[in-house]
Amino acid sequence: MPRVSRAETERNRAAIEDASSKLIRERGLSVSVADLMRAAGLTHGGFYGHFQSKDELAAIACANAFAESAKRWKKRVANAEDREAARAALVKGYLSARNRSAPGTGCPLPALAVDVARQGRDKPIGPAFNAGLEALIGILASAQPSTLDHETRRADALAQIATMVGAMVLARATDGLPVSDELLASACEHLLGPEPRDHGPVAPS
Amino acid sequence: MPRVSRAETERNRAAIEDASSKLIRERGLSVSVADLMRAAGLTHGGFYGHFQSKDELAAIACANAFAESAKRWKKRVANAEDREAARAALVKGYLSARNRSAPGTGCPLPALAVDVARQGRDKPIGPAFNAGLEALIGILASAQPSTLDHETRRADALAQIATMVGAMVLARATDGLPVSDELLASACEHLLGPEPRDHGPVAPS
DNA sequence: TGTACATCAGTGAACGCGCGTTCACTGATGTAC
DNA sequence: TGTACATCAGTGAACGCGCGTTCACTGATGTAC
Repeated sequence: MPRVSRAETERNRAAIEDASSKLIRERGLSVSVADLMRAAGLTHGGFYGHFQSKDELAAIACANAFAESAKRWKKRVANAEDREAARAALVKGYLSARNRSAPGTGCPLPALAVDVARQGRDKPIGPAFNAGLEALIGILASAQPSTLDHETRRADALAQIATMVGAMVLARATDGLPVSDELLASACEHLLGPEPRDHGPVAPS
Repeated sequence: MPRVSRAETERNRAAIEDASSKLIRERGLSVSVADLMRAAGLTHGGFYGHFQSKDELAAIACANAFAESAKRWKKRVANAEDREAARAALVKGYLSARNRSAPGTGCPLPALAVDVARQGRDKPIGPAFNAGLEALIGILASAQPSTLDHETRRADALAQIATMVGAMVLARATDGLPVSDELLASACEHLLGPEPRDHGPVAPS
């Protein structure tokens, strides 16, 4: 039933990007072009009308996923009363059971870091990942105490993001076991200090 | 030139396991049977004389990698003057540039956690990964201050291991960029407190 | 506004290739005498 | 100890399948008059 209107074409491209952003985080860079196109409601042959290669799409999907996360992080910071509350909101939202079970809509760092590390240095996803990481570091740094200087805020944000990513990566690998919840809880406590533990659901990060 | 002696057969099996333990950490669970056999100096057809399936070998290779790491961790703890020195040795050895650039001989946690999370729950690598993680947690917990009770030592070890794994995963994804070194340094400082930074090489963990 | 036609987004078959796994075959090893 | 032969570890071709990518084809869309 081709051909299709310009508006429809644009919608199709967006559908491919959205499906890819989700599926690549869920299953890694090895998801097939056919699966991505199917998830967008299309057949595999039309892929190369929209993108030069699977690698190009992977980079775009990665950038989109980071943009989504950065937007969510910024909103949390903006909604918080002060920097301490902002940092707590970021950490709690991140280290939640809901986020653990939804890698497709969550942070690209635990989802894609290992895949990116294994990719050739020439692949376009590398720069997209680095840029996305720096953006998130910047947001988390902006939620560090204003009494600290710029370098210390960045250094602290780096250590905190490492803890968050490591806890999520390990919690996902052990999902369903007691240690999975322990990892999220210990990391949270370590980052925010001992607190009245509330076990209610928190929005994903 | 088959057949081969019993001793040779045993050596061949060990070679397959060793090559797999290394290559799976480097390239993930998607390395091909043919590549693993080639790395062991054999052809792909003989694989099923040693293992029931690729999944079975993956679990064995994972267990071997953890055993290797646990042995190294235990040795470091044993060689240290006290618990504080033991913990410092574990953290510094782990968060080294040398370890970053050698995933094939390093800790299976940053190398395999994401692959394990994406595997089906029925695959045999899951239990192997969980057992290995618990062993490393136990060793790191044994290097926490003796003034703390058992649960606190475990909880602290969990948060610390999350930081170490997250820093390594992100440092590997950004290898070659300044932020990669920053991640290792910040995580190290965060775990051990500010210190006279020595930039000399440290053995991998 | 209505008609004629060039454009081109999407389809699905096909390309060469590599995957995990199977299997007939080989010939040195290990065993029985 | 020496000989005859059954065993079986490793080989390499083959299985069906899915991969990324290409391309001839289709027919509604968008355009020119």
